[in-house]
Amino acid sequence: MPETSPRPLRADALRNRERLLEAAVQAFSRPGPEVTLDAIAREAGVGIGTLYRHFPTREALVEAAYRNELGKLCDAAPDLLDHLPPDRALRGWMSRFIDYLATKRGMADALRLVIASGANPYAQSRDRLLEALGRLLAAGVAAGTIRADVDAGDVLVNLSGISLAAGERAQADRLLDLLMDGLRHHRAG
Amino acid sequence: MPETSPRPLRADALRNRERLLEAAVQAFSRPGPEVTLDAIAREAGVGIGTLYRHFPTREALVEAAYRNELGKLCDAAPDLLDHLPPDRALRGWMSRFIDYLATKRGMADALRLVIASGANPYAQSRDRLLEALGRLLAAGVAAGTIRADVDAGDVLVNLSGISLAAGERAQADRLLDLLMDGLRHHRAG
DNA sequence: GATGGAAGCGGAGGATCCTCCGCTACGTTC
DNA sequence: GAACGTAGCGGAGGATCCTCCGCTTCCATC
Repeated sequence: MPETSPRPLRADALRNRERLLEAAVQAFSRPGPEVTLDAIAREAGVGIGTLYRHFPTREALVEAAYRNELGKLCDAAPDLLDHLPPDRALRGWMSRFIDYLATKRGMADALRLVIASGANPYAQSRDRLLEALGRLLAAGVAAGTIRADVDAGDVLVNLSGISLAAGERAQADRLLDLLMDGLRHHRAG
Repeated sequence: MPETSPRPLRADALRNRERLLEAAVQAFSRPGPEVTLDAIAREAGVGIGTLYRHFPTREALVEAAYRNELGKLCDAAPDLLDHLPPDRALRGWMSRFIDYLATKRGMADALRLVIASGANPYAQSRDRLLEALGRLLAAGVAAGTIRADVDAGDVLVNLSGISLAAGERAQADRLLDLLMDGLRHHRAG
């Protein structure tokens, strides 16, 4: 229940939150190597303490900053299913997901924690990802191409593992192919 | 060529290196949550600068500290092959590898970098891991149970990804099973 | 529109990481 | 065994992370 709101945020707090998010999105999209949280707070015109109150960890900030874009990625799943056979839709979506993580520097590390912990109250993106992936898998199962005994959460974790560990894009692709083979409905040869 | 030695280390430098390694092994095996490099240097009785000179990154220190144990793991591969069919030997070895990473707190993170970069001069453990894994895969290929078109490096990266991303041991096991299915020689059903 | 209490703010400060450079002492050469 | 060039040492210090707590500002209530 991440959405319990015992009290609506005070007006100034809400304003600061918005400013922080705006600054974070900007800072994260800049090509520069790393962003210090102090810099984001400064840019947003608030104290560092305020940043940490709203976003207790770097991951929380990253998750919130990318929630929109990540949502778009999830929305793409039904579209893919409309135009492709389920297994190819699944493969395509996973590829996009990896692409997405690769472009966002520092995102993968943050997302590891987001994805890993179901208990994380800041992980509402996780639910959306799970839903999108679950839909793709279910379509494959219905079509008889994908095994029925695989958990979407496991696949999601596997994806984040690939994005974390893979060095170059080509390697990630090979690992995705391997994963797809494992997911396929087949009998031993 | 990680083993080029333009000059044999000076006596005092060698002594310091040994002390650092000893302190690091001890510190890493203590149950405590995290170890500061400063503490290791202090315990070894050398300056922090000396630590960083010998081991420029935390990963380098971790890798060196665990090189022995990791070696034993690699040595176990031939034994497994003697007693089990190749695919089960492979599965067993991968399981042990994950176990090993799980017990060593902070090891997985360090090993990610060690495994990821083939160019890392401190990654001589990587070569041993590759050799052990390659042998297991080759045996499976020879027995006709494992596909011939999979690179050992890719599998190694996949393993480190699993250990990085998987939350609980049971999940890691499920992901290993999935990986095994991908590795098996089979025809689509 | 005054007021009290709590929500929220901000930044000083402790902890850690890592670099840099003046000093020390090793070992080589004669 | 003296002396000298340099490999190696140490730790101060700058950068970042994150916490903690005294001060400020909002807003519910009257």
